Amino acid sequence: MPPRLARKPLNTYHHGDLRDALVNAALQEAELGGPEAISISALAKKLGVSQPAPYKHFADREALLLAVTAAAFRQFSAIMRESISKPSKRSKLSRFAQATLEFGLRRNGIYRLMFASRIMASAPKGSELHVAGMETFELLLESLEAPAIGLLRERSALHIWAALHGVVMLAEQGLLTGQLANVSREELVEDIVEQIKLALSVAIQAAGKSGR
Amino acid sequence: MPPRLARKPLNTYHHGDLRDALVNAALQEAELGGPEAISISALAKKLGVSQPAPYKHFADREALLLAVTAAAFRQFSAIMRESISKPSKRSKLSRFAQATLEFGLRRNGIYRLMFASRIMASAPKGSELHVAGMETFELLLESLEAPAIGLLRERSALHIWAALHGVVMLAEQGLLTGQLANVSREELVEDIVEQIKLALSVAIQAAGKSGR
DNA sequence: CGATAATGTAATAGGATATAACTTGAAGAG
DNA sequence: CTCTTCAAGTTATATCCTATTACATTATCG
Repeated sequence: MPPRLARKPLNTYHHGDLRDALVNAALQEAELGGPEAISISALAKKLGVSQPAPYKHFADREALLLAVTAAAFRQFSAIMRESISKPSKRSKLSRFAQATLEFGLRRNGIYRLMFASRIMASAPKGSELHVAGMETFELLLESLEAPAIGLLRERSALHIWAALHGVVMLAEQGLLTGQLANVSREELVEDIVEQIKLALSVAIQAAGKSGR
Repeated sequence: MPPRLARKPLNTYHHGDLRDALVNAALQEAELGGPEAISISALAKKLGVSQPAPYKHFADREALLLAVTAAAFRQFSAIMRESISKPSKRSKLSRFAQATLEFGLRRNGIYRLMFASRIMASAPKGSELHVAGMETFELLLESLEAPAIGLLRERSALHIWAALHGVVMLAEQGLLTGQLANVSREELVEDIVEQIKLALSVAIQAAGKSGR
């Protein structure tokens, strides 16, 4: 019989699930204000524990951010996986791209946590966070749905991811000006998806010819 | 008044050029550690003035960051302008792209200050910083060297900028794995430039046909 | 030459990270 | 069932940073 940890006792000395609570609360904070909005002492206050309590679960702020970012990647991957798995008229790649755009704009603080901070860069290869990041890239590869394999496939995936990432950041920073301001972001993303599909098909054709 | 002030040369009470010195020193700090490495008190100490002295020139840390980011954009633009103006066998677009990649990787802290923080987003339209950002985009448009005009041209510029931006960020975060890890970043960028040129030429051709 | 604005300093408040030493209670061993 | 132990809390404190207030000094210009 598993111990019933779910029930929260009136006793308040031990929180019971402080680690998870911290990660979730931090995600909430980051959603609005990005990584820099995550304050250990503010989280402790919000959760009703003393200010140093979080340090029993995370060595320092950096360690908390790593855990929060990993959680963010899991959320992101889950959303992407869902968006490319449900039946649709549009291509998987298009759906992946649009879902990324939406996530990047609507939950920009979390998006920045994942892709625009140095947290990810500080994650060692093979770490929970680094693996989570690569799994997301695998999802993108999967959504490519092209007959390309190997390097060609990976290059196209890089290209689409990089371009998506750039559109999100530039849009958020108000740098989509001029005539671009009159085009919806969805349309810009769709345009990029089409261009990359085109370039990929040309490359495949060229590879086929030279292969013969 | 005690004559001990004579020990200190009279001309050191006023720094003389504290505002510029702060911006330059902050740029230096940001080069290594990005925006979050910029500390007003540390800068004051480094420059030999009292801790609150900087507040005579900048209302708060945010205001300093805005000025520093604008200075960073000016540096960036100057480098780009130089790299596309000197004679070369390679296309202007290729040179712009490679110079951006190099800047983004070698001076990543400053790059993040410009493109991956919320500082730019907080700059009002028409502000010094926002204008500096758009001028950089103009430079990119100039380097496109394609017979496209208007929206088509701007879309291509957006595409190349977004993709460049993404490659820099993904590379910095260690997300270029798999077979991509075996390809130089310069080559990846060149590849993207070629793809975009191709897509643009196809689009121009299509526009020409439908126009007839 | 003298008034005043610009630019510095010292003192201080408030908030954040982080560590150290003490306290509580949950859970297993005898 | 009690005893012991240890994970997970607490209070107290040090250090660093931002920011404000009140005061001091120098530059400038009428």
